[in-house]
Amino acid sequence: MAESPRKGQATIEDVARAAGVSRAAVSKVLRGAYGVSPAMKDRVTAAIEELNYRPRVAARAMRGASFTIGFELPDFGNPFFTRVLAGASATLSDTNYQLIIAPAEPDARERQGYRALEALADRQVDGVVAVSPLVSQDWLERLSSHTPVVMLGRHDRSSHYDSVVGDDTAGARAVMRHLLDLGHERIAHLTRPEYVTTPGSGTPHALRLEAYLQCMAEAGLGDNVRVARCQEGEGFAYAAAAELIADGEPPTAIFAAHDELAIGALRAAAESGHDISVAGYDNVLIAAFPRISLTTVDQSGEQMGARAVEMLLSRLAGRQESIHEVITPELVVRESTHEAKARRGRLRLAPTTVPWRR
Amino acid sequence: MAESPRKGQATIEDVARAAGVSRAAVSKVLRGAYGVSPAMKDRVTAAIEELNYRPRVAARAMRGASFTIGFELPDFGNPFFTRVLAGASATLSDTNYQLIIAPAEPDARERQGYRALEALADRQVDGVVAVSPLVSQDWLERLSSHTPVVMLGRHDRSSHYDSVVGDDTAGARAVMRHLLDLGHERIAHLTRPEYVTTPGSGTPHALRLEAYLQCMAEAGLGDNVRVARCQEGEGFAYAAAAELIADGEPPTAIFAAHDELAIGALRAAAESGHDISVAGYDNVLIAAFPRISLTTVDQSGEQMGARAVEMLLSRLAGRQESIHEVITPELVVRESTHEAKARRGRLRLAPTTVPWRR
DNA sequence: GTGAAAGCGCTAACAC
DNA sequence: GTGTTAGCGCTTTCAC
Repeated sequence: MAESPRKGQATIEDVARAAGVSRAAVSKVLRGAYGVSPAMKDRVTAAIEELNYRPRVAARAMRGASFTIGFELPDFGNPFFTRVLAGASATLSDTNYQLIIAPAEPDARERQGYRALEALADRQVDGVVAVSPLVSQDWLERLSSHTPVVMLGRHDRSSHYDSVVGDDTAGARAVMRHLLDLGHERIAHLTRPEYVTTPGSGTPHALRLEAYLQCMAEAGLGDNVRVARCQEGEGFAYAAAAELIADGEPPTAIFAAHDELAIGALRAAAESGHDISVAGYDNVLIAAFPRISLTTVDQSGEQMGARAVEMLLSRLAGRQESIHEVITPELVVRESTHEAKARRGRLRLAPTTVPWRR
Repeated sequence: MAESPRKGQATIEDVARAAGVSRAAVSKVLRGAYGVSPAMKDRVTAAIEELNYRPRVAARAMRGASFTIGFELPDFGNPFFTRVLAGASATLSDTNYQLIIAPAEPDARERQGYRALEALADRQVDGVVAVSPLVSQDWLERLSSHTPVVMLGRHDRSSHYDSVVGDDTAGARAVMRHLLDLGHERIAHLTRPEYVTTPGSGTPHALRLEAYLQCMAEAGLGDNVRVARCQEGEGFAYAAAAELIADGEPPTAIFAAHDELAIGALRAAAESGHDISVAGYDNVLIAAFPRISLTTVDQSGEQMGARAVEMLLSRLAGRQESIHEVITPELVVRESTHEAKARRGRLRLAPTTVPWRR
């Protein structure tokens, strides 16, 4: 069926013949290994040039390293990952490792991430960075027993793999504190489906939800708790938020679990005509756009990506003990919550006492 | 240094031993090849399961196929590529090919794409889809002599590689016609640096620029031609547009070479206080957001991604003749140009006769 | 229906 | 300083 790939391409053998040396000699030149005379090196380099020779990574990988770092990502639509990728890519550009990205199947639900991670491992990457909150710890530890793994956004600690994660609880609490300080009492939370927020699972979205619930309770607003859920995507967030707003007394604020959802909520809020503050999470690029101006939490994806790659490299260099690094997020206040505040100040809304749910 | 990867992982040999058969037998079961008794198949499958065996792609690739499709992409920040990726990914999900993405180094300028494409080829992907308008045709033909290649967004035809490309001339002309119909005379074009728009190079941005120039000339507005340039990124576009607006008599419309630039221009226009229509290209998701509502050209990235993958698969299945497919784009009119139209209609602006440049 | 054996391109230990 | 050689894990004739 499929023919042998790279047919007709020069091999190390061809180069050796052309240069009149042994394969081992060529290999040494290639790897800059010790024990080659300058004269031979020149001859070999010339032959490589002339034959347009490039070493096959597959053959290389069979013996040692593939000089490839795998990156597993869910959902390319989420621009936060663009930031992460930029950080990773920049850090890697000084090395001779190549970055390879495997997208997780979007509709895999609970199984999300397994296939892509396996695909990377099967391709013998030297290390893997992954964003897979849903993959089981057991499975990950098995994976990391043969391939170094750095997890992004996991709060669990493992002695087998490293992790870098934002402090989601702190970030979410900062948002809630901000909204509560503004005087909001009917604050809703828009998040993803249950399987992403399983209590105790420690996923970022589970923690953000818990922080929301806790802050509401602490503020004596436990009765006003209202959680809406939707699939990934601005469109779904819009629909869910619209329903939330139309169904019963509308919230005065919506805390969305991430910016993409927040933007959908913003759209629904604007269309509804109600004065609704909206906050998100991630500080996606577009959040700063004036006509959106979304209050959100900055996570420095660049830094997270960069740190993840650094950890991988230090693992490859022999580090044994695992690292669990927590990045402190920062609240970014913008108009999506200001505007309402201003109006609210002017109108001096009387505090609602009726429980708000439904 | 780096130890042999996958140490301790089961090999085909281990499976064979556990099942009490030969390696060849296991291989046959793996590939569903002809000539295996059901009994043996069961034993082998059980052994695979038990040992948690997974075939190494690298070893496989040395003999035949790697069942991997490589995707080379510049600039992850551009959400248009998200659409392309979605289409490609969906098409591939029914096959047993795995999608692997290699990002091009962002700051490589003219050299952009070479490194990432080589990295993919070195990793023995069975085929490559690439967005590399700047790579030379010669080089691509050499590449495609051993690895099937489908190019996205190239207008040149080759008998060696396939291509799928939007009709940039038609799309840009549609935008210009729309702006001219609205009565605009001082229309500026915001595009990327010279090396991306070299006249005659046939890159999408070169064609959009040429269409702009031609339409201006045809409308007798040759003297009003004004081209601003900036690096990739909303921030750079903002700065360039702001300068464009501040420097001399401001344009009444800006045609940006793609949506990300258009959004920067939109921001600059809004801040300037002038009434400036803005149009983009690509119909990125956020363009539809009400507070942005950007007039743009839809290219169906999903369709392009899907077609590219289909072409690759048919190549792998043995197709010989090359295909060059042109996708017809569609103008999407939104408020970013409507608003101005309405106002312009009301105000009945007298046509400017003074040449506008500077 | 099954297994033995050759070889894909490369690296690294070892001999010269 | 240079070459010989034994595999890495897999597929694929070709005998049995």
